[in-house]
Amino acid sequence: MDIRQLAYFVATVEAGTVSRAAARVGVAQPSLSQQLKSLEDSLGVRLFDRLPRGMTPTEAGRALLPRARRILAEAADLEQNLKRESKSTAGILAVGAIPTIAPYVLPHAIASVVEARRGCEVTVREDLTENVLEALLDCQIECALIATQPDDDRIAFEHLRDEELVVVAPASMRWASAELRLTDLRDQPTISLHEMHCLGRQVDVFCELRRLRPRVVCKMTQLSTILKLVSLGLGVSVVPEMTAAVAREPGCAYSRLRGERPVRPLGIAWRKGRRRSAVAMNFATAVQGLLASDRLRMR
Amino acid sequence: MDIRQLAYFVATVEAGTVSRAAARVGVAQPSLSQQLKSLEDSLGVRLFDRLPRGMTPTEAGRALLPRARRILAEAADLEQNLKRESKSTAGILAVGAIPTIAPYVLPHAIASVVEARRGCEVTVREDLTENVLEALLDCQIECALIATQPDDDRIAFEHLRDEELVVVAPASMRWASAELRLTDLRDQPTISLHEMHCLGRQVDVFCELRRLRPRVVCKMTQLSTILKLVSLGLGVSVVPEMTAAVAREPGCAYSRLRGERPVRPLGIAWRKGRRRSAVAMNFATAVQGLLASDRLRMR
DNA sequence: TAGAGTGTATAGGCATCACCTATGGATATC
DNA sequence: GATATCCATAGGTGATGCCTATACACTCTA
Repeated sequence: MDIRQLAYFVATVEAGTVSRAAARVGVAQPSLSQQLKSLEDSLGVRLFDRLPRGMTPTEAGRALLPRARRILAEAADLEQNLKRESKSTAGILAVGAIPTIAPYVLPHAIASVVEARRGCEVTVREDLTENVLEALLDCQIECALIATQPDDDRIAFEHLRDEELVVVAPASMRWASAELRLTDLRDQPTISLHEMHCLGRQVDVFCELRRLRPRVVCKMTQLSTILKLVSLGLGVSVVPEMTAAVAREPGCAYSRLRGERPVRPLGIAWRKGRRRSAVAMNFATAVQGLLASDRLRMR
Repeated sequence: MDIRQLAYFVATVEAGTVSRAAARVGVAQPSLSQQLKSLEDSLGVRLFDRLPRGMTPTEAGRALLPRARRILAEAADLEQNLKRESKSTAGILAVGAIPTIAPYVLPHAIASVVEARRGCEVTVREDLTENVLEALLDCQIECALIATQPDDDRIAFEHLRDEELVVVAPASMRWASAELRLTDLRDQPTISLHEMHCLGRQVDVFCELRRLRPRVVCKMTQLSTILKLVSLGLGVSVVPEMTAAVAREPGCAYSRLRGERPVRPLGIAWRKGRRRSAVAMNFATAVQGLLASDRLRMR
C-alpha cells in the first residue's frame, strides 16, 4: 500500500468509474484497475462492488475513504508547506497539557508561577497526548502534563499520583448505596469519552478487563459536554476525580466505585538529556503541590 | 515522496546513522542513503546535517518528523484495522455536533426532543467537522450541527444563522471603548484555538485578511480552557457569541468588534438523498428555535 | 434485434525505479 | 599507521508501474 494507490482509490470513489478516475489522475484505465486490485490484495478487503456502470465502495471502502483522504491531505500539506516549519521557541515557560487535565490544573499552576515570576512569558499547548509528546520531542515545549506512561525512551515520566476515576450520574438518580459496584452500571445508558483521548481508552480497558460492555449512547470529545448531557439525564459516565472536584454542574452527582478502583497515572513528561529551566521546575512544583492538596479531590 | 521513504526517514532520525537505520528497516545502507536523497530532492529541503559519526536532522527534518510519524501511524492503523469498520446505527435520534457548538446547543435541543418524545433513544457524536461529516456519510448519524459550509456534493447544508465571533479579555482589562477595533488587539498576547477546529481556522483567516498577526502565547483545544486562561490574565481570544452567552467565567469580559465583524455560519448538515426522520426534524426545529432566541446571544 | 457506446479485467511489452554488491573518500580511534 | 565506522557514488539486476491491445459484459438507441 502506498500513497499513490490511496490517491487512485479516492479518485475512483469520487469519480464513480475507473475510466473517469484514470482520466483524472492521468494514467491508463488498466493501470488504475490493476493498482486498485493490488490495494485490495494488500489490505485483504474488497473495496468496491463492480457494477455494469461503474463501481460503488463497499463498507470497507467507505471506511477507508476518510482515512485515505486524511493521509493524502497530510502528504500534500507536507510537500507544500514543509519549508515553513521553522520555529523559534517563544516564551520562557513552555508547557503542554492534555484536555482532560488542562482546565483543572493549568489555571492554578500557571497563576502560581506568574505570581512568583512577574513578567514571565507563558506558552501553553493543549493537545492530545501523542501531540504534546511530539511537541516535547521537537523542543516546542519543555514539559507536559499527561496521564499515561509514555513508551518512548527519550521521555522521562515523573509520576506524581494515581488519580481515581469516578462515576457521574444525574443528580436525580437513586443508587442503592453511596459507593457503586461495577454491576450497578451494567444496563445504564453511557456517555463515553472519545477514544482519541487516553482517558477514553483507559476507561474502555478497565471495563473490558471486567467484562462490562457499556451501552454507549453518546460519544463526546470534551468532559464538559459529557457533564451537561449527564445533568440532562441522558446517561452516566466515568470521569476523573479532578473533574468532580472542580466542575460545577448542578444536575450531576459523583460516586466512587467500590472494590478495585479505576485510576489513571498523573505525571509530568520531560525530554531526557535536556536541561530543566528554573521556571519549568517552579511550574512542576506548583503542579505537584496542587495534586497533593485537597483542591482536586472530591468531597 | 512515498510512505516507504517516510519510514526510512523516521528510522534514520531515530537510529542516528544511516547504517543502523538500514539494518533496522532491512535494506542496504546505500539504498537507504539514496532514498533519503530522493526524499530531500522531492521535498526541496535538506533534511539532515551529515556528520562524521552519523546524521542529525535539520530544522526542516525535525519539522517533518512528527508529520511523518503521523502518516506512518495512520497507514499502519489502516492496514491492521480496516476490517473492523463495520457499524450499525443504533438509536432513533442520531446526531452529531462539533465541540465549539455542542456544549451550548445540544443540551437544550436534546432536552426539548426527549421531553416531547418519551422513550426516544438518543445517540450523540461530538467530534471535529471532518469526522462528523464522515459519520454522516457513513450513515452513523442522521444530521450534524456544524459551522462551515461543507464542500461535498453529497451533503446538504441547511444554513440557520451567521453567528458573530466576539473578543474575550480579562475582566480587569480596560479598553478605550465598548466596541473594539481590530487594531486594539494588535499587541495583545493571544490565546488561540487549535487549527484542528474550523473555528480556529476561521479566526486565522479573518486575521490574515486584515493583516493582523496575533501574538499567540497559548494554543488550546477547548474553548472552556481558553476562558480559564483568559480569566487569569494570560491573554485575549476570539470566541463564538454563544460561548459568551452561556459560559459563566467570572474573570472574563466580552466585547464586540466594530466595523465588519467576524462570523461563522451555523447550520445543519444532512446526507442528500436520505429520508429525514420525524424525530430528527424535531431536533432540527428545536435547534432552529434555540438559535433564533435570545438565549444564545450576548447581552 | 443489431450495433454502438461504456465499463472493467487480463495479457504482454517496455521504461523506470528500488534494491543489491563493490568501491571510494572522510573521519575517529587505538 | 592501521583499523573501524560512516556516508556517498557507480553499475547491475529484478520488480513494478506504466502503456497499448484485447476480451467480455452490460446498457442504450435506432
